[in-house]
Amino acid sequence: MQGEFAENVISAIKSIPRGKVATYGQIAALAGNPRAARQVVRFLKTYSQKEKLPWHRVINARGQISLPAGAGRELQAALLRKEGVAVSDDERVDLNIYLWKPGG
DNA sequence: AACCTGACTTCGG
DNA sequence: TCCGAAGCCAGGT
Repeated sequence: MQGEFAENVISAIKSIPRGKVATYGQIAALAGNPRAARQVVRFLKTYSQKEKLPWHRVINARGQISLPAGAGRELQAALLRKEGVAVSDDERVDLNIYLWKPGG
């Protein structure tokens, strides 16, 4: 790991409660850098295995799974459904219902 | 150093 | 709501 931002990102992702989802930008903001959404992706790819992160709870700002089909898209949808999150056929989640609101 | 790339986001049309 | 363009940051060539 390297830097405070990295630690905050990992910490924030681990904090996402079961049955809820967070967006890349939201995690970045929580970690202290609202513009670093793309970096969150990097950390996910690097530490999801190593740190046992709930990577499947992170989706994009449109409420849709960003993982390309054939590269884990279906797996992510399955993992979310297993937690009780409603995922539509086109891999979309209703953020008004499932978006994680820290503190709230 | 320039250039490309990516599990992103926001803004206009 | 759905694109396309532009902005964004870090790592790899």
